[in-house]
Amino acid sequence: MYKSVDASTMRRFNKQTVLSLLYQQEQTSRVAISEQTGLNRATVSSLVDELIEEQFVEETGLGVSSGGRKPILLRFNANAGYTIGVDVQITHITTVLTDAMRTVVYENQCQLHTRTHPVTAERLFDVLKEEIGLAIKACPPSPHGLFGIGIALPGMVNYATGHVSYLPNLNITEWPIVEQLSLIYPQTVIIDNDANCGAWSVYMTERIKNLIFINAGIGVGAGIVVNGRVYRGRNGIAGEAGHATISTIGILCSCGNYGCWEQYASEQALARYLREQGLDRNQMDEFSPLFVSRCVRKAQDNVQAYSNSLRLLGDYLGIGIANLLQILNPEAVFLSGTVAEAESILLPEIRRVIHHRGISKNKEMLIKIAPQSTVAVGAAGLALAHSIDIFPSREDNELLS
Amino acid sequence: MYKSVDASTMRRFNKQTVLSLLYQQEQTSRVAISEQTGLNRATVSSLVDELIEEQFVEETGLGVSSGGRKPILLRFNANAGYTIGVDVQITHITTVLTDAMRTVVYENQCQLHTRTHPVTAERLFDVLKEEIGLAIKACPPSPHGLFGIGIALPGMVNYATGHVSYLPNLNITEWPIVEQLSLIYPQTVIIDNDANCGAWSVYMTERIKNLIFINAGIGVGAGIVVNGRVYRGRNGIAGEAGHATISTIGILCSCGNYGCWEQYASEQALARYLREQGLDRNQMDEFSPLFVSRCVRKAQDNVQAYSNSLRLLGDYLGIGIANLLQILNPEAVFLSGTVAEAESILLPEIRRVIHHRGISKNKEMLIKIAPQSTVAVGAAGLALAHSIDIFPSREDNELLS
DNA sequence: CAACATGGTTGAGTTGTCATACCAATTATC
DNA sequence: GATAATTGGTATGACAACTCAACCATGTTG
Repeated sequence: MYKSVDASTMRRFNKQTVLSLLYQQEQTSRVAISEQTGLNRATVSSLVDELIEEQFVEETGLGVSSGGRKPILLRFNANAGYTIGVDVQITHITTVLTDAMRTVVYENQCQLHTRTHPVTAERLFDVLKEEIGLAIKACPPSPHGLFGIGIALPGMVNYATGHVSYLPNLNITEWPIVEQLSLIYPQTVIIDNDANCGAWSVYMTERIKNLIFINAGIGVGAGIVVNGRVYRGRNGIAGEAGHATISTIGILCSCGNYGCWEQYASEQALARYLREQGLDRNQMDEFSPLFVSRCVRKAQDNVQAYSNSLRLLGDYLGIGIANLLQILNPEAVFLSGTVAEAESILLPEIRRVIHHRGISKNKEMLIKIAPQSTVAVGAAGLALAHSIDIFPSREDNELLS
Repeated sequence: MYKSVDASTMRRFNKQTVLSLLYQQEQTSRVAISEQTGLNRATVSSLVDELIEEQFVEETGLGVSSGGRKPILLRFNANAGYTIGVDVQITHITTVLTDAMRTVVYENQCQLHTRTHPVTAERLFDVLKEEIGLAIKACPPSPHGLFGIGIALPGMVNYATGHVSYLPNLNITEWPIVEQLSLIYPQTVIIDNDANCGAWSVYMTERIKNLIFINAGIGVGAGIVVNGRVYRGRNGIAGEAGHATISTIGILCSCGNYGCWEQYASEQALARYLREQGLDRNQMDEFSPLFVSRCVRKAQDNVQAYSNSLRLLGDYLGIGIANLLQILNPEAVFLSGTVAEAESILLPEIRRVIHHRGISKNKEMLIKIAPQSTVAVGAAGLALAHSIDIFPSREDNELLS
């Protein structure tokens, strides 16, 4: 609980400061690092030498000078090592392999649920092994090899314990998945909720310290970054905003309650709106992964039922997002998941609702779309951040003022 | 942005570790501190000597031994200095003076809004000066004197900038109150939302790192503590959960929207429920500060309209709290404000609703009542924490692993 | 009263940063 | 083209703060 600081802690801390600065900047020099960190030039030299020795950093030539010796340019070594990220969705699995700078160097999709192989924990485990195996094969040689494996799961999982509590649409409960995978892979293995992975992914690239990532597909979940770290709450189930009530006398939800946001802002809700607009099930293939994009196409073709339904979806997304804004007043909100494919119709609606329902500064909240690969890359990023400390969350730590 | 650590930073850090440990424990010895912090005994001795020199710590005699020299007991010096906390409510102001251990040594209440003096920013400012002046007079002599002044305000205020944005029921907008007060008082002056002060107060005593404090009176607001610090969001307006929608087609709120939680879980809501139960305004003095406690009295006397209304209030409180739980999954929730006076009726209802609506572990969430003085003490505590670092929020800082 | 146990202090040793002087390399100036 | 000025990077000693180990100080136990 109480931690002491000695000389070696001090050095580790400073070394990570230098490393994380190098991670964020394309090219820098020793003197530039010294100026930005406040560390003495001698100290920076010594730390950089160590980092070069460890192959986390490379010298890449000389920079320009304005009357003096040219600086030796330094760069974080993207090839230092690799990380695997897996995004488990209900119908399929996306696996990525990223280098240390989080550039995707390999990507693969596979079906999870097929007629011959319905989903069970065993089936999921087998597919994971298979997919991770493929990614490992695709991993280029590097000084640090594979840093770790991060898995994003759609449901309630506990990052801290590595236990899956409940994956609603996959019918999996109480499963110590990290424990099992760790028997196979010696590297760091971590799991997290898919929205948390997405939120972390966005944080890594955007460096927005307080943000919300909304993953809206079959279900609706939120990932929350507070002060530059994923907020998971006591049991790792923070962000289950899909099961917050937006209508006290609303529709029955799979969770047993009435009026959950998820019942108004998910793919299922979209299908219901379409039915309410007079379409019957056969017309709309609501179980296809392409459901939403087909709806968008139809709306663009001016089929009223579709555009009406999508706008309604946008309204309800906006109401739920506005609620999150009132509670969390973040710096930005990112929307992802299959539903995000309808951004052209949803975003204006969401922005309108937020401008109307939001209080004060929340009216002008930044709402953006995040690409589909965000979650998988975020899963990899969580494993990466677990291995090397390049995402400091200590900027406003008063103790280091 | 990037901070370096040198020997003096290291020492400051360790000194604060020692001080915060002393702050939390009644009595300790140098060796015990050494064991708990991992710091060498020599280092602890040196740090403690400095703290004694600065009069933050006292030696208070000898402890018991089990076969050896008796330890010299150390104690945080409660008399090191004092802090003023002010809780501004719509009808009145509570001012407290606390010692360095947050024990209240002086308390005063005064009317804010009177027939001869309606509330304006000037009026509030005058009353604040008056009340703070009285508290300063009550401040006993001490080595550090007055650490600072903290003011809790009912509305949207920005802790970071010291600006009041909007106090809805006091009709005050855009007011640089800290700036003005700092012209008068040389000490630290800080402001914050009342629920934030309450949340901080609870954190200080309970040391629950992730909690929600709900202040339900005329309005409803939440204070959020994440990772041992108050979470305020981008503009300092996080926690405005009273303006989250719980009913999309609900009642019109003062904020202009429909279905805000505040319209179902505040004193005003209680008054409405009573009216809906057939009571007319004259019977229920809804503008008295004693409104809620009188309602409780009547409910205890088995007047059905009152017990029904209070139960309804409890249900809606429960719905809104459940929403916060799904989103934040905290470790505990504390309820305060005038409405909390009906705890005997509300708490069972709230717990029932949460058990019903909460997902997974949220069902068993700890819900407690916090006393009315919490907010004022928290305001003082914020100013205290601003002056001396005894509430470290760095326990799981990976950098110091 | 000796043996042992525990709390606290002292002084040497270690680690790591800082300041300063210095070398290296390049541009500007005479 | 030689020299001065400028900027980047390195080596060395001073300094600060922590650790370690030995040593007092003061107990309790047999």
